Amino acid sequence: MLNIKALPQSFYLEGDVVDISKKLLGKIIVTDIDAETTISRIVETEAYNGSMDKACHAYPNRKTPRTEVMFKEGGRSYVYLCYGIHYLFNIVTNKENEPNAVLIRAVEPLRGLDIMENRRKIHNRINLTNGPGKLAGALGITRNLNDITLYDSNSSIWLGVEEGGGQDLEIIQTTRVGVDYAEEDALLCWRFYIKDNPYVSRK
DNA sequence: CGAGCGATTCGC
DNA sequence: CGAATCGCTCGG
Repeated sequence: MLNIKALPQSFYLEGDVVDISKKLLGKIIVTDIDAETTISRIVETEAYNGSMDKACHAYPNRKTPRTEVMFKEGGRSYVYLCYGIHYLFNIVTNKENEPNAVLIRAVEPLRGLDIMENRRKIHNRINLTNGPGKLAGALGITRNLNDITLYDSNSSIWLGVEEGGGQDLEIIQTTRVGVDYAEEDALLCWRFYIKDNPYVSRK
């Protein structure tokens, strides 16, 4: 059995959102929803910074009912509905009133594969979680999971590290996906993924 | 109060 | 390449 230790809230507060996006690669997501547990490993992330990044929903420090959770202290979830169809899962970072978040774009399934397949109605392991909308579906993430504390292993969704899980990941840094509307900020290389990992989106 | 628009995915 | 599909945002 995997031995997973919750990341402390301090993990989400130290450094800027771009650094934290990189450090989130290889970390573990546990969901416990409808009495079903899934465990997966983050393989692709993107950083969003509401103070200066036109791609961020909270730009320029725009506080609305939807973005409000991004203004809270780091270590909480930000889940929103995209295109009226898919939920996207983000991790809020940094201090209160610094509206930053990391979009989780792809994970590698580790446990609960059967549950993920049932939720997604497919039996293709690669296509189960290799996109932000896909992984939300597989892990059981909906708007109900907005504003959840991710540093508490009693939460229905939380993040951890695998004990003895070696790091030394080869990381690729590139431009973000689907943010052409952000003008010059679309050029920022704020997308990170684990090199050669088969579960990364848009191979 | 309503028009317009997505940090996407899937199927044709 | 276009449809699906609806909450959110902003303008009037």
